[in-house]
Amino acid sequence: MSPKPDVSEERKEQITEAATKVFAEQGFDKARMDDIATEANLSKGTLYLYFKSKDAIIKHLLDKLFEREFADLQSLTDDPRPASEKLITFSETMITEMQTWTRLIPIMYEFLGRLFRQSVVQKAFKKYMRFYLDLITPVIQQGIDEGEFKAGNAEDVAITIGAIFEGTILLWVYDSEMIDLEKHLSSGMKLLMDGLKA
Amino acid sequence: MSPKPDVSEERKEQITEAATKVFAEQGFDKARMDDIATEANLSKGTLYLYFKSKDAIIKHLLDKLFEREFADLQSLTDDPRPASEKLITFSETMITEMQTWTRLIPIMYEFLGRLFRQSVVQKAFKKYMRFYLDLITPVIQQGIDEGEFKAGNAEDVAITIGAIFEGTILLWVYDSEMIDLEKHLSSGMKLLMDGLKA
DNA sequence: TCCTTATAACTGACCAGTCAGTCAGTTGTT
DNA sequence: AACAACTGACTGACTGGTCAGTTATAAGGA
Repeated sequence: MSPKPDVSEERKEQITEAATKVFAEQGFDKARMDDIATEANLSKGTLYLYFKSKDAIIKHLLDKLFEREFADLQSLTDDPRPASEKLITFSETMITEMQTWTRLIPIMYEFLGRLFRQSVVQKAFKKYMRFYLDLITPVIQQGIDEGEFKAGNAEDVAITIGAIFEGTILLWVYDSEMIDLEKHLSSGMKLLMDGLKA
Repeated sequence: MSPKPDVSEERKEQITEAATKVFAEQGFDKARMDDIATEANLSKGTLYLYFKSKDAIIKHLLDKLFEREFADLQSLTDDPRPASEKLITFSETMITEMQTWTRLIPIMYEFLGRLFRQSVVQKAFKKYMRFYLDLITPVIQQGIDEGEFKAGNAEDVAITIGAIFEGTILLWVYDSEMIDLEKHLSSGMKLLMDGLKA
């Protein structure tokens, strides 16, 4: 038995939370390890007990964000309803999910902008895209097969849907006065589905 | 009269070009002023004769990019054709224009990701969005008024078009194997216009 | 209950590398 | 001679990461 309880999970959580706050306020560049340490009520040295480097903290944050987005969508696969209804559910789920971590989205974009050169990040993104397309493409295909949607390439449609989501978020990140995230995601999705109908 | 011809425009151009190349290869952070100087066949000191700082070079680059995208689209305003044709022209112009500076798009995104916190950049982006919406919204409205498009909020539609463009580009930046920029921009635009038709 | 001890947890001064920006000096042209 | 153009060694500020030393706590013994 060790003379002290293992606090490493607790500390990692504590550091991650502090890092999120500091990164959100200062951006990745300006944020110093000392800032994160102060925010976490720890010393800089302690940070290095739990994370190998600054980049490791950033990567950990990314993983958590992706993981979170994956989780709520899996259910769609076995849903027996018509394609159009499933797409609406998908869209609503995404919008709701998004609202819960609004504050983190800008960080995510900064992160992607900063690290897209790194293959780790590119791989994570590709994996995310693959997951998304494998989820949505079959739904579109189902719609086409059942005569609900007009004929066409299902994956191209899925990509356009993805683009509408990513694009609306991007516009919103830069101009949140002009863009109402929920409203414009809905109206974009609706417009697209009108175009899909047979 | 000065004893030598003024070379400052030439130098600025030379430095901008070198900086573009270095930034594209290394990213903004890793790129050192010495790298840019070497690439431009100048010394670091000379860089500072023509640009106040590294940030000034980056800002100059951004200005050039925005300027370039603005230029080719102005003509649309006085175009007498039906809305749907104008939208197609718009889309084709954007795609063509994009192809000429493909190499710079990732820089642009890195730039936006990095600096969205800075009000100068946010203002530039808002100005760009305003320009874009003021160009496209009236075209949509025209289509609605002339009965070509179904009724709805013209600006919302314009925003969705913008989102499709920005989103497709974003996906392409991260996964250029999966996304064919020209093909997916076209198919997205087509899908949306089908949804628009009255 | 108190003391000893092992060791996990933690600290923060320090190191080493980096790099934007400066400036005293050089070059070349008129 | 005059002056614009240019150079590159140097400086100063910064910060990610290290590590020798300190503190706190549980376990075991008296």
